[in-house]
Amino acid sequence: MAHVSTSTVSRVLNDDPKVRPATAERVRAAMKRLGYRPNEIARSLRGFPSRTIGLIIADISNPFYADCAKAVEEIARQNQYLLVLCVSDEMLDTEREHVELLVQRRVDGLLLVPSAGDHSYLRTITDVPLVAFDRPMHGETSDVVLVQNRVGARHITEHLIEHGHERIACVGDDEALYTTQERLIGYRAAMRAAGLEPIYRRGGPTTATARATMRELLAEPHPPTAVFAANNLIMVGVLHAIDDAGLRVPDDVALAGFDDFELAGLLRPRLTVVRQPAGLLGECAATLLLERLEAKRDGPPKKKVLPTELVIRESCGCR
Amino acid sequence: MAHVSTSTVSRVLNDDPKVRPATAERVRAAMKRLGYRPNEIARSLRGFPSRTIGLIIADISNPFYADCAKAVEEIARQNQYLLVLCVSDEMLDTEREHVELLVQRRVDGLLLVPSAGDHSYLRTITDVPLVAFDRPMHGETSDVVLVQNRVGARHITEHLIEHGHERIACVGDDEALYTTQERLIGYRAAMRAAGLEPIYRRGGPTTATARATMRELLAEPHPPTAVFAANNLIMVGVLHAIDDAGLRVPDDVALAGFDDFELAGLLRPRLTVVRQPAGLLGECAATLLLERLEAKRDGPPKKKVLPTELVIRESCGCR
DNA sequence: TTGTAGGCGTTATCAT
DNA sequence: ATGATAACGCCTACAA
Repeated sequence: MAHVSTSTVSRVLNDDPKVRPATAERVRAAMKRLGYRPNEIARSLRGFPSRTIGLIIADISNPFYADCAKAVEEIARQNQYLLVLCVSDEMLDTEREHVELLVQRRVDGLLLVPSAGDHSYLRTITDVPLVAFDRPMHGETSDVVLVQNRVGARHITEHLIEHGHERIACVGDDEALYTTQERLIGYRAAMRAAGLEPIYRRGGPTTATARATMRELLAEPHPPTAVFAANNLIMVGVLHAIDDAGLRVPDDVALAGFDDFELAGLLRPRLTVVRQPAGLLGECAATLLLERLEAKRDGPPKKKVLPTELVIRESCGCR
Repeated sequence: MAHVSTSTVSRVLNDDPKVRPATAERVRAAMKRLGYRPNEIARSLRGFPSRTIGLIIADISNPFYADCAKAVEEIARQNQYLLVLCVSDEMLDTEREHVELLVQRRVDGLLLVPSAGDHSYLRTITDVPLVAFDRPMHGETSDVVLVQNRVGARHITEHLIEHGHERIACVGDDEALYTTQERLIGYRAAMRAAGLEPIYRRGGPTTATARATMRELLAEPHPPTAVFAANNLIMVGVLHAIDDAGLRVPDDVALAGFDDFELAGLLRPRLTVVRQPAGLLGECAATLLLERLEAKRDGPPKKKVLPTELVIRESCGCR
């Protein structure tokens, strides 16, 4: 339509200075008229990076992961990468299928919240950089970004102990999850150091199951006087159960949780929690990946551990 | 490596029955050994659909959109589509850039929460189906999925009126947003019908701005005795401001909001809201898009309006 | 049952 | 300053 060869069109597309302005104009006009858009797919076929990164998280409607995803998306956009979002739902098989699909689509890199289980399947994918975050992988190493789970859990448990509680239960998510394990370790360390007996109950994987678990816990002969909820989801379930039982926080049951959330400070009493920097987590993971993609970094896996922070409000018994 | 031509490899890849099993085995073995993975990009170059859909939302860390996205992701996965997630941040330019990128990557279809402003730029993209949801587009038609914004807002305002309030303010998001406009219309209709004077204040775009707006509102000579918060974000900001002022809900200020959220029933008092089916919204939008993609449907744009539901709890003054 | 030869849309190389 | 051509990895006639 512009009476030029494809080569010239390509040059116009790439702002090659040695196309005569008049020609370029003709080409551009034709493009507009035809609604022509360069085919990015064909471009990456030629060996160009796809400028796409894959993100696999467990659950997008969990605000913690939503915040991670938001940060990742921002970094991606700033660097002109597109983000393919996949949800594993904590299933290793689903995760693997997603990884497979993403690699076949030639994403340039992968960001992953690894599901529980053996990740040696990743050994076959060698040429696409991968950064794990929130949890490390089992059976495979990679760049990884974590938070101080043990320390956070230990400190907040110690805080409950300082309030004079002796029967402090920990309601956790699935024990197969790294974060549950680590927080449990921190909790147990604090309890043991104080000469107290740890009481652990599995509350996950959902708010509903946590609610049921907490209901049962409260129905026991000697219910705990304080509870450490090992994540935001569990915390909400525990809150529901306490509410169902007509009990009050912190007088009947004191409460502390892992992971802060928007409304934690609006609930009455205000919730005492360990805050983990969700946004920073995603940001660091994305940055680590981009370093590899832009070839700014090479070599051995890097591990980054972000600090957690105690947010003492009222549910623990303070104030 | 398997001593066969690329055609045979291709046939093995596509489970062509007329490859000798022994040959197929040899090929598969070679694939495994080489860590070979079919290049999905090359495949779509040949004119095959990319089995990818683009999703553009305003803000992933708003639980409402997170729930929409979750539903979309589920539908996509069930139909073996991959999802490219983009965030517009309510900026039309950002949205347009995303659309452009997605079209260049040859996504099969587009799911869009349109930003405020003129969408006639979409006129140039004709061959990729698009479904708008949460809001319709301005200056362009398309399949669209909405909720009953006016009716919901009117009903909940009427409910506040039934509680005997006369100075009922509406704190809304940006007036440029369709949902704000519609909810405002519903609110005004209810007020006018009761012979009351509407009081509108812009609270958006963030929780922080809503908090400030509400603070100012409470500092006025004749502050409202009830407030209708036009979305979840605004609601939280309003709650903060009331808290800051040391006021109590519903005695000092009655409250009702648009959009339910997980903790609305755990806050004290429990929040009265208009519930909109976020998951269903995403699901319907995705389904509408898939109908077009799978060529089950063709022809004129379809509009779907989902019902909202009053969830009367306590912040309005009930109980 | 398998191989050969295009062609998808782009870019790079080499001519002109 | 522009065009012809090969190549990226795949699929699909068509040929053998």
